[in-house]
Amino acid sequence: MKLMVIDGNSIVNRAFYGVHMLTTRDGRPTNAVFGFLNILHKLLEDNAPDGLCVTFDLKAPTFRHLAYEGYKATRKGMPEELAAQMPVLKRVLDALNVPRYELEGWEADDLIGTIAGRCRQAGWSCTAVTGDKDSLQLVTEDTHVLLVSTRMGQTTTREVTPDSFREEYGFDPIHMIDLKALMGDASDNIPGVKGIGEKTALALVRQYGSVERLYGQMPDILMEPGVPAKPGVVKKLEEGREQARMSYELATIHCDAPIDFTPEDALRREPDREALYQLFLDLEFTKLIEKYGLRPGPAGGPAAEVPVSDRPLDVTEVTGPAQLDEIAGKWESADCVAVLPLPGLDGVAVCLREEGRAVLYDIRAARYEGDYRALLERLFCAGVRKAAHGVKELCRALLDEGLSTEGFVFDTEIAAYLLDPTAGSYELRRLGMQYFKRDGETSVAYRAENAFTALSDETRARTEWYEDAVLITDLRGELGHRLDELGMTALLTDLELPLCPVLAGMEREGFLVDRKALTQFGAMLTGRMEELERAIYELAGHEFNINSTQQFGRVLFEELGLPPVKKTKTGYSTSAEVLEKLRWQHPIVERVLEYRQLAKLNSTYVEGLGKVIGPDGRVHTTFQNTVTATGRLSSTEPNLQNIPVRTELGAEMRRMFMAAPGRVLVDADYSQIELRLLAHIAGDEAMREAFRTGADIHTITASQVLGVPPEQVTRQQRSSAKAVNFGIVYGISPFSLSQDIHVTVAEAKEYMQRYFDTYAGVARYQKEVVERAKADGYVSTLMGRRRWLPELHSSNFNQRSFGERVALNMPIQGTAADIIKLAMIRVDRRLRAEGLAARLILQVHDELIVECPEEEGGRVAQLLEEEMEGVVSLSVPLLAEAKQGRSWADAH
DNA sequence: GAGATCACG
DNA sequence: ACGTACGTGATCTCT
Repeated sequence: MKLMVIDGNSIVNRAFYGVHMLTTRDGRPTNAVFGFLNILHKLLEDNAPDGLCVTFDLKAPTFRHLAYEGYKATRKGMPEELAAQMPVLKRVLDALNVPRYELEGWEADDLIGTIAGRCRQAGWSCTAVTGDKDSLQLVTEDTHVLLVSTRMGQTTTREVTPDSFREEYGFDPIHMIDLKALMGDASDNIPGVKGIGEKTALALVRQYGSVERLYGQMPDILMEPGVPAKPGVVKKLEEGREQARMSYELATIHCDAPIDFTPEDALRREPDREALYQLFLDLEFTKLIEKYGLRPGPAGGPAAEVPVSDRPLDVTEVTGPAQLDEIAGKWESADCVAVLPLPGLDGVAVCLREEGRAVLYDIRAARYEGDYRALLERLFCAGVRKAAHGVKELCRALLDEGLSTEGFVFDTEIAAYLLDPTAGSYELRRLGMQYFKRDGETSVAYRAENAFTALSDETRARTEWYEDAVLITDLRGELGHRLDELGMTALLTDLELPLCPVLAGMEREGFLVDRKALTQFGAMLTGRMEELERAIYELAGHEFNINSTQQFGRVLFEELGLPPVKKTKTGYSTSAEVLEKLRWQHPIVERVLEYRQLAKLNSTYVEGLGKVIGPDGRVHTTFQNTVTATGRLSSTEPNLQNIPVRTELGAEMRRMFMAAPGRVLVDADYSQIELRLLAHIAGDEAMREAFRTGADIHTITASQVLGVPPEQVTRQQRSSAKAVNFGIVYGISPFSLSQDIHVTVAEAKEYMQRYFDTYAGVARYQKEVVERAKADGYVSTLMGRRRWLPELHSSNFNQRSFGERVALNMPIQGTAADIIKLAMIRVDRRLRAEGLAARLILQVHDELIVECPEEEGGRVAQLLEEEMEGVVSLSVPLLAEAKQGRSWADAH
């Protein structure tokens, strides 16, 4: 039989520092509990012990320490965020039915040692799990130690046995105590012998085994081989005799703690699923609830305490036009109705609140005897104020059916996104959990009513459909209220919602792709790739998979012997940046660089794009409006926001994106929008003035920073200034700048200093924005879009620095996103108002593309520039430039 | 599924 | 002493 005993404090500490900050909606930290459970899960999976228990330290100094006068309480207290999670973790362990042991005055190590001893007596083997090396002295044939370390959120374990210990240290595990007695342990307040470090201590223990023997043979030890012949060692040892004795005592784990324990007590038991479910619900561990199958249900025990919407539901099946006027009247007079369509608009659940009660209308094409389309028209019109979950998707369906997209006043998905744009997922059921602790299971009341009849799949699906519609109704209230409190309602109603039909229209329009030219381009690429492939194999001396960075790394750095420039987690880096530095060392390098470029173009763009061209010859991207942390859109399947342009060959791709016959593309982009916004937001008069002159901003920057006349600025100087201008927006460090413009860190630092001297307003703003973010807990854009920044209070330097850079960047990037979104709404509105056939078809962050009949081209270009430039009035001019052409390459 | 790489703003 | 620019998505390899 095997017992696993976990050092609770040690593991929870690793979990806390290894898992990024995680909190519940109301701000309670949960990352340590979450991380602990993940580690626990992995341990149980990998080791399958028969018994399991956890030990904890209590905070008070232990008697081991108190027994000695020299002890000072220098041990750092745990951070508040972790301390707050300890009682929660203990409750979770209790719910898991895992026994835990803690005893005033005894360290977790002592308890582990005691437990291990009892196991030995009972004939059990024991594995102690910890992150501290202190416990290694416990290692014997029946007691192993599993050392846990967490790197980048990944947990790795290493089992220490007597053999592996001896191999590593060169002495028996029990002499770990002697080692510590000599070298000490700062983290554990063990002084050790002054002047004896790790090296000397190791050599001494290897030679003499124990401190006792060592002192027994003093002062002759220098005669022995293998001991560092430092003359001071003997002297230090003699002076430190008392320290060594005391440290030995401190380092010794006491295996006689008075606890009531036998291994049978720790035999694994079933968790209390109900208690665990309640805890996980409160901690918002949705994933874990799913993973452990804790949803209350027929098998999951009573769910009476799970709050659900009021029941029973008042459902009206709309089966014919008889009461249509009356029903539509109710929709029109309602403040807002929630709509939840079935795929293809084959049905819609409509929900509204009447005197606090949820009233539902079940509309389905298959059951409706009458003009179904006329019914939909009564619902989808400007006169009915509607809430939905995912208005943009719904607009797509409505446009496909030729129905109106007017009348949407709320979107629960977008609202949740605006409240926390980094949440990652806004699935309806998840929001129910998060905001109401409502888990989306068919209601208790409904199940109670049907207690003696099994629910058919159809009934269950229908009930859930209704419940989701109710949930949208309720979320609209709750989320709407929260948006109001944060002053973000206008962002939803005047920006995101009106944008939905625009985006849906753009997706529907699509972008024409010249399939024939694409195929030819692909053939050219593959032809050239084959040539390169042959040359590469020739140069390597054998064939290998060029796409495998691992295989190529071996060829380059092991077989051909080139010097590795950079490492990755898994081996050598072979990124373009690295290859660029090695370009002149071997002819294979530039061939692989070229091969990579072609392979990327071919697989991602030629083949990838080819797969998604529709029967109409056009690609229809999906714009996601609830994905980015800054408020930008994203584009998928295909991603039309990363079509090549920077290299000549790549830019060829843009020739494939065409206007239809008789039409042209008009492409307009903002000039330097982010830098202009920086000048405006930071209130930097020098930078504002630079933009007002209308000259090239990077040249002016170089001129001002370096103190040379603009006409004498070299290309090199302009290029550096450009890199700094970009870098500033991202919160760059001198190191990264030095990498980017290939100068020393000191020079980069000097450059940045001069930059901040020149643009003192920018420097002041950057300082202020971080300070404010720390105080407020968030940053925001000109239009009130927010991003929460818990990272700023992280105790981890890297996370905190990241938070600071985000604080610098998000207001700029996010405001640019707000502005172009507003421009899209206005452009779309005006194109329609002026009766033009022109339509927006693409947005690429600072660029809009319209397709229109040739004869509209001039007017559209003018209109685009006007609307884009006039969207907001800033202290610097906003400049947009439009150009037209047959293909995207020509129009850009 | 994670990591490396590379395409864009 | 640390680790090193913001925001995305697609493809490929490898475990």
